[in-house]
Amino acid sequence: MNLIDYHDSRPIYEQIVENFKLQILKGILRADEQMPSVRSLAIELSTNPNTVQKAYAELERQGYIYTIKGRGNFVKGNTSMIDNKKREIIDAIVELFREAEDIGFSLEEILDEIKNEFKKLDKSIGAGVSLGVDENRGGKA
Amino acid sequence: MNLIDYHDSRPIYEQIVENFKLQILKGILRADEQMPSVRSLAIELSTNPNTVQKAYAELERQGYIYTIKGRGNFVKGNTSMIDNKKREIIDAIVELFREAEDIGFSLEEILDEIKNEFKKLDKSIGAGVSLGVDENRGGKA
DNA sequence: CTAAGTGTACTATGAATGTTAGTACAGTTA
DNA sequence: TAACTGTACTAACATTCATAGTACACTTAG
Repeated sequence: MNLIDYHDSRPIYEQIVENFKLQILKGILRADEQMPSVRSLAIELSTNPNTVQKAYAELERQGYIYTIKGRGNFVKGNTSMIDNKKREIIDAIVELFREAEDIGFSLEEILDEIKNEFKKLDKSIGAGVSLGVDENRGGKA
Repeated sequence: MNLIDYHDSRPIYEQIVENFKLQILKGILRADEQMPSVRSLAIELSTNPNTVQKAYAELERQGYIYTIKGRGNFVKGNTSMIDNKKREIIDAIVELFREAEDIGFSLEEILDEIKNEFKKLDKSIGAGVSLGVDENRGGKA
């Protein structure tokens, strides 16, 4: 499962939460699928049932899973979660753009750098990516 | 000075470090300018000299300030720091793009959203922003 | 019904971290 | 010399994370 990384300084329960969130968001875990029981997962991760319980409580609080007492924890549908996650990502990116501006990192520079990274990494991101607020502008400004 | 926020859960020393890093990167604090003494800053922030000392030690470790015993702490030049920070920001943005892809957030969608944010916020970011890996593509999309 | 599995709620303990407090010492400078 | 600087300790306290153990309620397969 590889749910946790002991070289990671973050608390175990937090890593469990994040990993399940990702799996749910990616659709690897589907709606109404049963989560591992707190006890079995604790054994698998060589950790404590209380730690897993803490993670599950947090996942439930955030709306990613639901609980049926005596039966187990189950995955919720992920549609609204995905929208929230998209918003988080957009906000984070915009915040980074602003941070860059703050230290005198011009937008042109940023975009050039990102373009370079894409060229290095790609295939997956593929072609024709444009953040053009306006391609054909002599305009607005 | 507003260096720390007691509603922030992060350690005080960490907030001090981050705030001075920003001030140095932004050029608000200039090279060879003297930092507040550990004792005076501790009083100003209603905290302990040891906490400030811990922050200053970290800032020195990261190359943002230098120390002259008996005289004080002073700001280092920020040119190489800025380059490092730029790299950090680019890496963070690219990572977010990948994270978005992971949950099926298409590049087009992301860029549209960011465009919208820019339109809302702007003035400063202004015009003609293009991340076009390829402008003139009739292709793919 | 019983047994074995689920979640949940406690208490107690230990380790690590962040913070405060106090003391002491060394270097610099007016 | 006096008043600043940084630095290095030790001690104590609170909080957080994790472990351990126990107990109880619910569900389901037998």
